Amino acid sequence: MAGIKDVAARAGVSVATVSRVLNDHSGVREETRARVLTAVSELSYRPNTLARSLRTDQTRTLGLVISDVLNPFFTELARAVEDAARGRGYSVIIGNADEQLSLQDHHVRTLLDRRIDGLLVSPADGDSVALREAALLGIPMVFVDRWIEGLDIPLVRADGRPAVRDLVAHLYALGHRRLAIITGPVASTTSNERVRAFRSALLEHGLPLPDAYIGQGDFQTASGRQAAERFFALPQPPDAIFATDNLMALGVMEQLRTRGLRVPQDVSLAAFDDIPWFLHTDPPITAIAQPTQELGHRAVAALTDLVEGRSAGSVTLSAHLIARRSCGEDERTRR
Amino acid sequence: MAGIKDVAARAGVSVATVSRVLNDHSGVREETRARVLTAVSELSYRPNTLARSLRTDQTRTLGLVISDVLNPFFTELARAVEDAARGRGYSVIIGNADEQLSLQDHHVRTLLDRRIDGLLVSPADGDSVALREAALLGIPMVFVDRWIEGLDIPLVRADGRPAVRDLVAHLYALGHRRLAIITGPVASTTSNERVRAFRSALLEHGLPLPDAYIGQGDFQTASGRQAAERFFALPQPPDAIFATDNLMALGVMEQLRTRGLRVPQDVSLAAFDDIPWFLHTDPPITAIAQPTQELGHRAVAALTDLVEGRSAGSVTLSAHLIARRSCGEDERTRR
DNA sequence: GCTGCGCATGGAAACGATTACATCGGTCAT
DNA sequence: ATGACCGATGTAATCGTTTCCATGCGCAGC
Repeated sequence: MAGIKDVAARAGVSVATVSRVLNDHSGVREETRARVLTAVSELSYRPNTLARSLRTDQTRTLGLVISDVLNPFFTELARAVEDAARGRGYSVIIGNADEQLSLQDHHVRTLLDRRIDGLLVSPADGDSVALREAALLGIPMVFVDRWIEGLDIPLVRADGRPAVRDLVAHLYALGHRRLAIITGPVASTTSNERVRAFRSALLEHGLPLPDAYIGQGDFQTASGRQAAERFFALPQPPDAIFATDNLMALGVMEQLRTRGLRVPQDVSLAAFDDIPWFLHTDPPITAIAQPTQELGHRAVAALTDLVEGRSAGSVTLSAHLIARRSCGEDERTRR
Repeated sequence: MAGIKDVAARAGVSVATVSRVLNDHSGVREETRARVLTAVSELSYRPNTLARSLRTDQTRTLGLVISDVLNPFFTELARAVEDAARGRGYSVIIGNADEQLSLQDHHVRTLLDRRIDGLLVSPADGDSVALREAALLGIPMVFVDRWIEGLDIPLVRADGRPAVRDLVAHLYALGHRRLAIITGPVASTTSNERVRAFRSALLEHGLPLPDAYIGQGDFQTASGRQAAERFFALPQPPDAIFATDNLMALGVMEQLRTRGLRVPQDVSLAAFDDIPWFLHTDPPITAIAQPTQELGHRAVAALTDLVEGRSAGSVTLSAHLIARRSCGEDERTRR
């Protein structure tokens, strides 16, 4: 591959001049600039970003560590992030943590080793050494969707609490009294928030949330299946299940299918995070939708602010309930 | 961030020695090595991969350009690719082409600018200048799932033709005679293959494939919706629709839903690429499943072979039909 | 006819690593 | 005692850029 020297030689100028026209600095004679440009295209020269970044100490690259690529919510987020970043002249390197702390930290380190300009992360459950080090190092960093308590990092997310409250009201109105929830990993901030909101909404209706009705999940399909299994081994199984993400809802459906149980006749089902398929499942699934795209855009905006030396604050958007048939029929969903 | 010089200084050795222990070259006294190692950890030093790659001319990074992150088939593929690559000590940078030639070429260029060691791509429809240039430059490269005619690049894919033939037989046995197909972009190799297999299978049963029953899609949801719309504007709409990917099948379902049509009573539906949700849609959707994980693993194996100077050949795996209720009931699906 | 200034350009140092080659004791065979 | 060799380490060139500083030139002001 041709280097800047080759271009310089062919244009009959020094490398400094080539560099100047490439980064369009002023003070290059128009005719010289033209000569350089033709040399560039004749050699189909492309600058080596490694060398450039090494010298300038910036990569114009953002790192994005997501919890699970197989989760449609995160792929949609990733898509939005990449779009926004590209619009601002950054590229994005995605790391998939697969909900594992160790894999997350592996990616964070790899990303830092590449000297990315900033890091966008929706942290997995648990205490991440890599993330804490990064924060200490002063790497520009923004949390999206999930966060880590005690770290002073801007956070872009949707507050799901009001929507959870709406969901409980909806379930109550449909006559459900034994409501269960499937959580994410124990220390997951989003999941905990959803559980607390769920519990306090139940309280408003005078309903308890027995421990047996709290299924411990990990945001992945298999855990939804297992939690459902445990619910149905109970002497008195719940009559409605709220999965705190869409993959666990999928797991619940798989379990119901093997048991031959019907939704919503035998049990109701609702999920956090709306995805296109929920409209076409049997039955369509009631879900709480987040403004995923905007989450991605806002996160990139915040991060680039940080990277470019401006300040950035947290952003909280809101989520809303979309009632479908999986919780039973009411005046809104019946037609 | 600490550099190799800082480590050298603290350990009281030269940078050469530090480099030697870092890359565990032989010929360093055990005691020196230990001193260096403690210096490394005390400073929590991490080598700058930019500098390293610049010097060694290798990044231990693979580029993966996929057609559409929102397509579960590709995210599963990406996941498998990343796993396999990590297992071999490579990391992966993903570019999402969003089925657009220009975006694909943008990513290919960006990836090459980063001096990735090899490129894995499932090319979008059309003539890609960037890809051809890369091939000419001799960049190690492997196609996965899709390919470009006339480029001599190893290809890892699943041959869907026998499965398509099975699908047609299945539909025929269920009494369907007016079979329609929704294709991908015009020049898409996989889509064309599927159409040809579909047409010749129809021929075996003495059935025609009128142009009106060929819906022009682009592998994305909206195009499935539009193709279905056109089918139902026909004086005699098809009684079975085969979407050549899962997102277009989603689009068809959306369209059917707005028209109030039922599957399979009013029309049957089948898709290429099986995804977990197909089991839970209303009704469950008949699909042709590819061995996605293995596709990813084999592709990485082939690419790393190339990168590391070995030779690599194409790989063809097979896909198989999974009959569900969306095409009607037969002895296999009824129970 | 100098001096000084600004403009266009070139020379060379840096970025942080790797690595070919040089150096320096020490050991061993002669 | 001498020289060859070996093992451990250091010196410095190098990768492909950017950028600070120097240089040379023409021109205006005196």
